[in-house]
Amino acid sequence: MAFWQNWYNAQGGAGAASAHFPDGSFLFAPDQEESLAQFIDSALADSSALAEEALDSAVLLGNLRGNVVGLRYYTGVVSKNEMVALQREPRNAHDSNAIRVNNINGDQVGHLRRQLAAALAFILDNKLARIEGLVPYKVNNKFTMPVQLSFWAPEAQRAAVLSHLQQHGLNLAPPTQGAGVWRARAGPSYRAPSHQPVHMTAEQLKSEFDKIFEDIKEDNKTAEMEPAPAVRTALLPHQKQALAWMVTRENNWELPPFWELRGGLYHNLLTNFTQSQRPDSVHGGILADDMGLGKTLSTIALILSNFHGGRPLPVERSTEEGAEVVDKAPVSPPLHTLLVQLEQFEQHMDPGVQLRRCLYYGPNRPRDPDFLSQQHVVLTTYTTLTTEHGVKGVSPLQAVLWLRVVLDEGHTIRNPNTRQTRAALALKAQRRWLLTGTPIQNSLQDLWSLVSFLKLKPFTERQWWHRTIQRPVSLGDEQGLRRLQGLLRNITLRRTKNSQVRGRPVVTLPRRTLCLQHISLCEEERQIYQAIMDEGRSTISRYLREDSMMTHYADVFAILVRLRQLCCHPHLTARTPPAGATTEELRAKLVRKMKMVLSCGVDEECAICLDSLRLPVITHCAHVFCRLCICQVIQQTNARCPMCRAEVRAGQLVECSPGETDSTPAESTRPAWVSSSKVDALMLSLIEIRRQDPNIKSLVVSQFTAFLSLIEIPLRAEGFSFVRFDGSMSRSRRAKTVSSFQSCSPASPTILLLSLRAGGEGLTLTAASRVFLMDPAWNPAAEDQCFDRCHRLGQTRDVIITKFIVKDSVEENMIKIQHRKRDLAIGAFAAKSHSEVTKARVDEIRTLIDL
DNA sequence: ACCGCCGGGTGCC
DNA sequence: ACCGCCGGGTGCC
Repeated sequence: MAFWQNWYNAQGGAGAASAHFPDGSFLFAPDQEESLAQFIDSALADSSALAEEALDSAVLLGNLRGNVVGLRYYTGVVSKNEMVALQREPRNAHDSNAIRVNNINGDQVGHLRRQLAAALAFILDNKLARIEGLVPYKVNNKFTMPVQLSFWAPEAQRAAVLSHLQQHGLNLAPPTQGAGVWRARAGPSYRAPSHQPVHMTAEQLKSEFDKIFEDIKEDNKTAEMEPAPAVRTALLPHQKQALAWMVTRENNWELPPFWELRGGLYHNLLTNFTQSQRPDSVHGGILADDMGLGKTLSTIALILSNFHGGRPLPVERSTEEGAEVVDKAPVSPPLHTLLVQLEQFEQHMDPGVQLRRCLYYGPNRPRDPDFLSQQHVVLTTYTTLTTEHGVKGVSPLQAVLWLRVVLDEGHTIRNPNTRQTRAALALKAQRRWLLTGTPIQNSLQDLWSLVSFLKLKPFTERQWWHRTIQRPVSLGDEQGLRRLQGLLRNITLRRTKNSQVRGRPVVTLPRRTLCLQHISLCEEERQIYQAIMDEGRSTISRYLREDSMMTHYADVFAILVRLRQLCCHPHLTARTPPAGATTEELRAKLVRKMKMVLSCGVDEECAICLDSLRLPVITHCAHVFCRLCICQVIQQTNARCPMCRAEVRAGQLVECSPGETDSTPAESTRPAWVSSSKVDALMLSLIEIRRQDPNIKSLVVSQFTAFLSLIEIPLRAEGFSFVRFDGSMSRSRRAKTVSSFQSCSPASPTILLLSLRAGGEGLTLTAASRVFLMDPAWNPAAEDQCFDRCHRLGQTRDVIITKFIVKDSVEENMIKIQHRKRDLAIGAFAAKSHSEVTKARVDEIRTLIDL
């Protein structure tokens, strides 16, 4: 119960309403939906009014009694204490105010009485409040039934809601009173919000989340299972546990969590919904082991061990008499497994296994459904899945009923509003698995899409998740927390690096040491740096005075990137295109500048999702966002740029994919090679390492891919054997690079030049035991993930990480900000206003250049 | 009786 | 709906 105790403590400390919560961070800030709500005045379309994003800051205004009428015309049934949903019907031929009432299944129960609907339609249409229904008791009559309506709204809208109701002669019953009555009936939680939403740091949230799993003793998750002979790699004990758990879950025919059989009917304990049809069992779950514990291997073992009908895939071995089939299980199952972004399949498999598998991505993917249906395993990517989703004609992926779908890096479907998530949710499969080391990133909201993917009734609909779990938990309700625990214990398996198996740590990793190596720029470098710094500081202080930092963001951004580049190497600096005279030219100049800066391979964050840029695009006003994020904004009417509030249009977006447009600075006019203080420091270390032990391998990491290109020159000159891995490389090229680096052959390269963000969680580079981080990142988590590529299962040496930081520079200030971000308590559930986020950014920029 | 009262027809939005 | 509401029939005690 430590989870909710801390929860209460945390809220006692934070106290004030979310709007006043101090925040200097756009790093661990709440996730995409909340941020969107702050940036965009109009909420996303949502049938139940009041966008989901605003829900976390909503409070219970009060309750109202009403009636549902017209029951005899509809089939939807409702039992005692059951939740119902309200749905506006503006096109109803009889009454444009019509509000329909549905049960959990989405079946219509009836309508709200006309006079009541006349008062409430306005509130719903203008998203003044969210109105939730609960039918308090079973009625014997076929015509009407009572309904308790609860009004939830942000505090700021309370007055507007109450006065509107007053105009229609309606008064809300105070929440405590109403809530008490319903609680006494042991109904769903309608408990009054006696607590403000709870504030926790993202780190606290994650650690509390992990505590949910610590108490698991009674759960049958410690049984181990031997994998099928087709699995070549030996499994560690915790991986055998994962295998056993996954097989049990796949073959499980128990009722899903929160359902029970009552007098021949199936009853949902959270919503009190009852149905005669048996709800589908959950044949799958979330494997949420920490990065590096071998989720991929466990899953491959699952596929081969629970291949068909609870039996493993046979292995054919050639003996003296000929081929011998070890097991007579059916070789061709009627259904197949779809793997999204799961790699390393081959390396864990016995070569004698007869498994038909195909890769389904790239322009020449085998679209023939007949061919696909002959495969045992189909491997695809999120990009392909998303591309094919929703295009006219049926995508072969969407057409197939899969035996099993596995989403690797499953947290990528965290945002329910992206096409990628919708594409993943639309897959039809009997067994569904989601692999992720970070099931929760920022808030509980992150979990909904993941749970929804498992097709767990009634959580496939957002409002039931919100009403029964997310909101109670965020209000500090103990019952809500128990529900969350119950659910997670049922559908997820999570072990951290600190977990124990059979009394021993799940993994014992070699030591990992981080050392900051401070670099002093040489006289010449310092002069250049200081000149640019002085110029930049005066420009930025002018913007500060004019309060126009955000409209000149591209400029500011370019200055900062330039300074960071100067810390690395003077030749890295992108040159500014010539200034134009008219506003239009100036705008074009800014866009070009942004494009050029991004093309250096710099790692910037998107102001909407607050994560690293994915598929970056530049707006007309020269701000950069993920394509998917800004496209969502553009779908709004009167869409405005979240950074500067200028108008944004889809047609004016400029593509800029860092990988593709990577430009080694001025290839044609490249000056003669000169080193830099940082490069010197790197080379000294590398040469010393080679002298001490030529077998030691190193990762050389930078965010600037152009810097990696520069580093190639001295590496070559000193006779180092190296390879390079960055985002612009094709899938097959990456695979070749990794296997050549990981290989223990004497010809194998000893250095890997690595772009900080390239590759996913699964990128394993355990051959290296030294890491040189050439430049600090905004996001310390990005650095950690990068270090984990070599400091993970399979690493045999102690790992030493060297982080180069130029003294008295923007880099040192970045480190300060990193520390501040780590320490800062930010509201995991708190909403932040546009102005707060902007202010935080401005403050950060001031810190960076000592203003 | 320009009322009251009765009892039948009727019924979401 | 074992209601409310409507509108027609009806009319001292």
